Amino acid sequence: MPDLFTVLADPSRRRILDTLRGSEGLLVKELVAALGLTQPNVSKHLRVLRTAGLVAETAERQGRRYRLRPEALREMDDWLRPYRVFWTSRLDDLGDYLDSTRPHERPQP
Amino acid sequence: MPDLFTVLADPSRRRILDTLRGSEGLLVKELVAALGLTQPNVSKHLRVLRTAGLVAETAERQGRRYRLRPEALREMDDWLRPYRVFWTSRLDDLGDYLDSTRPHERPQP
DNA sequence: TGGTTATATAACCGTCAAGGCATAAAGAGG
DNA sequence: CCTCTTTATGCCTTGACGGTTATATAACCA
Repeated sequence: MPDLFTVLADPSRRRILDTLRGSEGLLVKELVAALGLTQPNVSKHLRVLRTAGLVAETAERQGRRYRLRPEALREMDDWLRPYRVFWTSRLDDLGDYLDSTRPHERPQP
Repeated sequence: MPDLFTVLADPSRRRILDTLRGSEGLLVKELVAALGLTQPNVSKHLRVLRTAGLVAETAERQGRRYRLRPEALREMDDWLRPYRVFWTSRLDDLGDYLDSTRPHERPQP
């Protein structure tokens, strides 16, 4: 149960997620080929990602297919949301209207 | 020059940023009191945060005031953006679309 | 059965960071 | 100059993590 930010601190794991995004899932061997990492290394990272809920695994004839579970990233986005308003325009703040816990003052009209 | 995700992997550092947000800057002693951490610990974390550009320091009579530099978080938001569309509503996607089309330098008044 | 492919796991190692303690540095005031 | 306050830094220990190598497990095929 490592926390999400720790899991995403590793660049190889972020590369795995980036590679998984935009596909309907990849076999471990495909990830190994795409990233140029060793197979045990990839398997270890996938285990961490699976424990964090960031990927899901489905058995298949020729191996195990891993697919992205992007909802698990919401926790990071939630943390980031109160900060995002600092650099986005008011129009972009539309995306933040859900957030009621923003501790800094709203800009005066 | 540690990467941003590694810097933010530490919960104490995220708490420091959360505390700094919503104020115009705090003295080290105020952060120590607010967070219940030891003073050397806070100073070390502040050094890491300053190196990453996440906080800025200004000398003052009674100490040094640290203020948040939220722009440094954009790199994390940029990484997160392609994932955000997976779970956000269409309204939020509008904000993302504008993010990707409008130049970021000068928000329109 | 034996062999091949795909994936996971175990064992080991080097590195690195976090936290605690003690102390140094810097500035203000008496 | 001395002292008090505030902050930074140095040293040390400990624990966690990433990467590699070797091996185990499982499925499939000849």
